[in-house]
Amino acid sequence: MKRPGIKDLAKMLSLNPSTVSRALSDHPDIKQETKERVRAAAREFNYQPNLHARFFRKKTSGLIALILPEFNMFFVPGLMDGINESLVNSGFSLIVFFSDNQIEREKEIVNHCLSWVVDGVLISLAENTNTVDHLKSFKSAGIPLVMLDRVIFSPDFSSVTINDEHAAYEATKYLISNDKKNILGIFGNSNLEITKQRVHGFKSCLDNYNVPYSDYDLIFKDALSGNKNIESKLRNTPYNAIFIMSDELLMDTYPVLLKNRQYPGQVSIVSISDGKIPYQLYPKITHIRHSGYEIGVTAANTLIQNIKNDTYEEQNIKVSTALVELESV
Amino acid sequence: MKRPGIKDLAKMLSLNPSTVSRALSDHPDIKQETKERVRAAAREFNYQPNLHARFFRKKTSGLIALILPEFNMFFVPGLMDGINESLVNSGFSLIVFFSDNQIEREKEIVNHCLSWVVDGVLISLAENTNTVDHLKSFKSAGIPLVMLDRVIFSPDFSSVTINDEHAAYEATKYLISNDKKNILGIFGNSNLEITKQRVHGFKSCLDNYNVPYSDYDLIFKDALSGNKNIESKLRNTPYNAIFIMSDELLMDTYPVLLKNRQYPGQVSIVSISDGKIPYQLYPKITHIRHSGYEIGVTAANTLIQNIKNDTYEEQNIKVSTALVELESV
DNA sequence: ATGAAAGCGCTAACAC
DNA sequence: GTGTTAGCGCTTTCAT
Repeated sequence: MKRPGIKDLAKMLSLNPSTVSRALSDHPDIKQETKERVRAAAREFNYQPNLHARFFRKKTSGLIALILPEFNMFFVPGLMDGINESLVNSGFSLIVFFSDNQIEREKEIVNHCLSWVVDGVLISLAENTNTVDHLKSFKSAGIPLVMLDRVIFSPDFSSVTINDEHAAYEATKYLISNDKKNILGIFGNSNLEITKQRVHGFKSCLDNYNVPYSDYDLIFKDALSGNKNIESKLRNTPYNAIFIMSDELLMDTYPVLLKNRQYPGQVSIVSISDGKIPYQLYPKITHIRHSGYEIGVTAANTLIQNIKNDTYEEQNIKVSTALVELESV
Repeated sequence: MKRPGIKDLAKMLSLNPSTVSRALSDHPDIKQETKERVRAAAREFNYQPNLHARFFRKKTSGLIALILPEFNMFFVPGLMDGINESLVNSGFSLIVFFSDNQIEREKEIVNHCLSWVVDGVLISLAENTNTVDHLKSFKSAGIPLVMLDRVIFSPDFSSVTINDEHAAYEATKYLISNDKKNILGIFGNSNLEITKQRVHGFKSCLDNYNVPYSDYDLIFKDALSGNKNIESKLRNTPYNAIFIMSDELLMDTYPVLLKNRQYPGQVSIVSISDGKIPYQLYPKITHIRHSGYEIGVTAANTLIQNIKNDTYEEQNIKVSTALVELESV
């Protein structure tokens, strides 16, 4: 049998479609007995509302778009978990797009989201996105948007990130307080805001504690260079401690250290991490914990709030981080 | 200004809405000049079709549902990448649900998908799902479904997996061919079909080569036991080789081995892996490569085919795997 | 407490 | 080559 609509139920029960609709949405006007008859029939024929049609009337889609630049296995899972956690009880569904780190693709996706009439947008920006102009169409359509993780600060949109500079500062401080003065820093793509912030935190900590360093102590990994920089510098530069900016880089660096027999023992490591990988290596890695999960929950909650109160303030939220010190032997 | 609809464009151009609609979809009846006028106006006012309304007529939503049990960081990213790759040029959008490994949640999601009138479903089953009965509603609604990774073989639905038994067999064979006869096997939740298949491949290889083993050589990790079994058995059982069923378990086992100073040297390892982690450990891990990406692409392509030809055959597709031998020092 | 009827934005017969 | 019209499934005003 073809799937039943409200009309079908109405016919079966000799009721008007509008009555059935009201009964199903528990409208106070409808008497209990009718509600129960309707609900029974709905259950019997496994009636499922057609959400497109419903939206069509209500001018709201129940869709939240999540736009991601790529699939970072160390970060995205926690993030999506958190977003899901927040959305699942709010009745929204999640529609996911990947920009492949291309702003051009990002622009297409923006239009796609408008076509889907999404109720809100969560976005982590592409690497080569250096403006939020293409997001303004959301603003003019009255669609709330929250940036997360990879963001550009802008008065027009809210954001949820960690305090990158502070996290890097604290991580570096940990090394210094353990009397390590010969510190290498390993960073990702130097064009990203997130990298700049973390570099800044790293440097300003070294400055503050009068620990000398040269630019040669900073290693940047981008898509082109791969791990070559890391391998060669780790072999040829003297150091007794390493600051590692992310889980991904930690996983890249760790085997190099083992291979060079520099870890454990000769070298102290501190990283900024989502808090899984540091426990899966041996010895465990002391790290500044930042939770993708928490960013996800916070961003989604903020977004939902913005959707519900149609007037809202832009805000830049920093999710807290903390030093997790693990016995490094 | 409120976002323009087809009617608005029509009014501006003194055309009929249907003409505008046809012009935008490049209908052959419409003359070139009109098409260009319409397209110019559409661009000028950034007209974006309302997909809900369009669906409403066309009886097709352009949505593919992806239902995942959880977020396995070693597998899901590749999988989603592959799915996205396949969907991106086909005009479908991806709507994602998490069952949290609960069949009850899975049932709710099934209804949710019906409400969204999705055009097709990709699903990896929850741990405690032991029947596909709740998926039959897709079948009766004429919605194609493809199971992937965590599946139950059923004449009613297609599936895309690797040949788990074969992969485990080949991995084990590698150890035996390197003269390792004292092999431990590390496996996940023993109730999962995937685990059973891999156990079976493991055992039947040992049997075939007359390598003795007892059930005590098989270690199972489930949510409750955590890594305790692994740690204690690795300390207390004699062995010179380990078969590891998955990336997740590899990451769990690796630090234990390092801590016990059993690796490298004393122990050979082989794992079944998506092919990233084995390169991020030192020494690198020889493994049977199975690609989540490829499973994603294959499953999504199969699904799209099924959507397009409304008549189709159920099929159980096995994505190929291969031994990747890495210098283990 | 229920029914009648209109309309959301779009497309596809069917005119002309 | 373009216009007219009806209708997808649902909600909501207005009437009864």
